[in-house]
Amino acid sequence: MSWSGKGGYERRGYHHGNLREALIDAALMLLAEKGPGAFTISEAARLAGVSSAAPYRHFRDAEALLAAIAERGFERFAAALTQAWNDGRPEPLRAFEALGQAYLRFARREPALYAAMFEMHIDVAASPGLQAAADRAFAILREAAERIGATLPAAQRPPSLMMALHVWSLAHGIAALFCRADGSRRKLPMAPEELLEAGVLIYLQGLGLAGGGRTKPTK
Amino acid sequence: MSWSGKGGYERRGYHHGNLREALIDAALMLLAEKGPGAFTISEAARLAGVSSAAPYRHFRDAEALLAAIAERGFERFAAALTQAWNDGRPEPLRAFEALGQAYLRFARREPALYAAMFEMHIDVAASPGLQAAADRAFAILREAAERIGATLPAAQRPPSLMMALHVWSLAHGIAALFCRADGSRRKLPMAPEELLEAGVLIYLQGLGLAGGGRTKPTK
DNA sequence: TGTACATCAGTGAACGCGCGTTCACTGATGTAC
DNA sequence: TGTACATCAGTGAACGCGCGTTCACTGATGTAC
Repeated sequence: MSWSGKGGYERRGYHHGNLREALIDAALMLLAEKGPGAFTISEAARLAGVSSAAPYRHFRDAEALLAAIAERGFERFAAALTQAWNDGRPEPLRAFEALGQAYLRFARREPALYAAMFEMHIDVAASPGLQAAADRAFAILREAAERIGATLPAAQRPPSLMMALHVWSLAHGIAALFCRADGSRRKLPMAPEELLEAGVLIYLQGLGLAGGGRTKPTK
Repeated sequence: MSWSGKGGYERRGYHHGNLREALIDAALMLLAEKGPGAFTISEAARLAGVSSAAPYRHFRDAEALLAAIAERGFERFAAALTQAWNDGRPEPLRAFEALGQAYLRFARREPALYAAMFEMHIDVAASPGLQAAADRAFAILREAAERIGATLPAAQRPPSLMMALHVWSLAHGIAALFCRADGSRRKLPMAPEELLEAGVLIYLQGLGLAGGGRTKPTK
């Protein structure tokens, strides 16, 4: 990939070739380096090396670009979660822990995508593609919770939806409070991953699912 | 209180009388009704019925106004948490539950303040007053966790800081995902309060603290 | 109590800026024959 | 294979707008004597 002041995209003449993707990448770079609020369609166009009118060939308006970014985010998010869960192998409880870790790792490694997905106040329901992508990501969590819950006797089996929502909320809370890219991140005397791991372990224990240690994270 | 197009503040002549507070209120109204991104110092001045230059007599710049809003938010937040915890009365576990509920209730009842505190990406550390107010709020959670943990035998007593962080994260995650004021709120097939209550109960159970029911919320 | 004066807290006009978006346009590409 | 033409994907100039902030100013307030 050669750098020519166009956001890493080699532009071949008058036509850009892949402006849609280039704009998404440029906007992500903005979000990552300057934070939300720095996102403008003009600046994204500038980074991509095109005129400020060019984006309108690919996106109806600024919000549509933002929605496309969030959609890509949820797709990658779903991929990361799927890989971590690995269909419950080698062992459901361990895979569930890995799923939680993957959630947080995604938030930490892709703060710009994560911000677009959760902090830009996009109306998810307004974009069918975005809604579907978000649903697919959550479905993985839900399915994992289902499988974990199924190891308990039916009488004390918790609703899988509730389990999934609890883990999602805990992970998101930690991500939002302690994994921000900018100055608004709260200080934490431990790794966010450890905090999440310990929390999930305690939670699973509360459900009657034997975890690793008692209250301490395993590592 | 008489309404005269000035945000509910009766203006007595040339001098406003209480412009600082009026600007904070006006900005909160903006956040509540139009969401973050609608916050501008100009619009806040307009709502308060003064010229756009007037705010600079009270705030260095737009960020300083935002920080003042967040600070007020943390003060009220701390007050709400203190009242709910009620120094552990009548019974620590029940008071702890009430504390969690108060957290969420605050996020729901004061979405504008909550947004200023947690979603406007203010650099908390940059404002000593804000930092202190935020610390006071968290200290309440921490103290409650300490008291709760102390009911366990020393051997299995969890770090109170960790407990506090877990509950904070869970509550914040639920608030951020399911209690937003605008269209970016996720749908939930139950009340956020119930979700939090169930989560905290399960968590406490995982720590070996006997809660109410097993996996269901008590109410 | 009255008055001079310093200070406070507003005004309103102005500035430069960058934004989102539209418009007529034009260069490049692909396709029918 | 060559050519005419429709379509696509850019340009660049322009628009109206509202923002944050500064400035010299002025009306109101409080205080010293």
